Amino acid sequence: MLNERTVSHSVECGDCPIRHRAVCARCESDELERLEEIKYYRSFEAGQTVIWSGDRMDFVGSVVTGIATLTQTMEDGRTQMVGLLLPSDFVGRPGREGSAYDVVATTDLVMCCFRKKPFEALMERTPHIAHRLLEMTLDELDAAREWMLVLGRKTAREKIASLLTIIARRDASLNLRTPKGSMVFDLPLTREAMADYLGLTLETVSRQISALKRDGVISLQGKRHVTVPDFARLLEEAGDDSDGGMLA
Amino acid sequence: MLNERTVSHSVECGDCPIRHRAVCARCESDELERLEEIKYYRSFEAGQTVIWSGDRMDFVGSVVTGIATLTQTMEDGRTQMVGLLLPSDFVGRPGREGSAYDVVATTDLVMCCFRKKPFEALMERTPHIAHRLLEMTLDELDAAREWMLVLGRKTAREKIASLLTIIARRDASLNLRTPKGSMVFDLPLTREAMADYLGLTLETVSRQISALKRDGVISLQGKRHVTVPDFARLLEEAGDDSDGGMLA
DNA sequence: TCGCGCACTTGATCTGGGTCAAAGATTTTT
DNA sequence: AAAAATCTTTGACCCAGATCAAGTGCGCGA
Repeated sequence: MLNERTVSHSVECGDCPIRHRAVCARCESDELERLEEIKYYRSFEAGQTVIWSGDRMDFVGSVVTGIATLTQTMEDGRTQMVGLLLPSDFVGRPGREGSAYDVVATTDLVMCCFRKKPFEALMERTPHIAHRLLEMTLDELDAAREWMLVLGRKTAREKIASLLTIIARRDASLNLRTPKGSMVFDLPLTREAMADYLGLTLETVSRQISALKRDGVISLQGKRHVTVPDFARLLEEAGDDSDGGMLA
Repeated sequence: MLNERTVSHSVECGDCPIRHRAVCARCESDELERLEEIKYYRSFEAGQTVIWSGDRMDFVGSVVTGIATLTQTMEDGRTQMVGLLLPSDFVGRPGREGSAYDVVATTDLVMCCFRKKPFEALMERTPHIAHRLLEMTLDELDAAREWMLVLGRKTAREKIASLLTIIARRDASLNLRTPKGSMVFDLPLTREAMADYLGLTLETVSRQISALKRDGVISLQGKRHVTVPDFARLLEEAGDDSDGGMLA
């Protein structure tokens, strides 16, 4: 859900303020009407668990506002975040019974859900929706594998820079700003959540953010508001060769 | 491609000695005949690169014999393996232009390929194939995310045990042995390749294998042939709570 | 306004795994 | 069968990041 190539196919959804990236624009109105019929909203407070790993999950949907995370936990409490869900991201596993991960609301959260059974039935009848879902799942697979490189081979400093890069890009694409040079955004995660995403401790996250600040790669207003004076420099710190087509 | 829940839908393919997990058993014979028409074989020697990251990839297919790996590389040479392709595993990204990773033959390798354009056309006409691909991609996504936990949070010893667990399971399912208690299999990877999969150095891999041997968790005949006297013990060493439904 | 709680920072110390180096062991070449 | 190349093991040492331990600062309820 961290890849932007899918946005173009999205469509406005009734009274949602966001676009559902799950739904294909080429699908005709009668299918969209059917989607409206099986649609409902759910709200969660910050810190609330949307669904536990292994539990039956009888819906799919998109994040409307707020942030949710996908995490895996070992018995001894070690946790690894395996996905970050920002507004417009899709949640759910069509064709699967339960959830594979804990889904947790990191901030107050509103989701637009579709009941799974009818959604799957609609998918059967509407090839475009199945193709969109395949596209999206491939995007998520790419993002997950790119993150494997971050987790397995990057230093703490590179990990922080990589995360900032991703958040900055997502933020820029949501706000339709053209990120030439400097960028400004809010960190949607606590230091601890960042640590769980990056396979670090929260102390190391804090130290590396301080180091990036000291070295002029970023500056902070308060604890969460970030200014990146030179995005290319940040990419360099992330050890990232590509700019993901976001610059120029 | 490390998840076993998809095997049941597979189908024998002409003269391939393996089952293509990509192709749905419910598809009728005329579609299978069309698949035969666009099918061809490719062989690679150990060490040969099947395709470079970013290069145009005009086929999809399955591994028939041998092992291939998916790897990502940083400019400075650090590499992370993001996928391990064993016989019957699917390779390819329907709907995508190029490869996202380097695909490398780790041993001598034979692949059964389908030309991508006609395969995609067939997919358009045959919803079952699209659904099978979505299933498979979800399996790979689950495997990738499970691996994120391994890379981000497990110790070197747990990482080695996790890898052995996966190889043992795959091997058991290919050979249709029921893995009650002890298991025997060959390591299909060099120490260096294991290190690249696990985000370690080859020295650490070697040391941890020696430690598991010393502690009686495994024993080695030669450098590659592994005996696991007690699979439950290995799972415990991997920090893995679930047995993945392979035991009992 | 006070004080409590939570998120964050910073310091001191420890350690798991990396790095560097030197041998085995196995396979391949000649 | 000797030589060369490759893969693997093991040892000695080091360092990035973990752990343990105080703090700091901000928001919020009383």
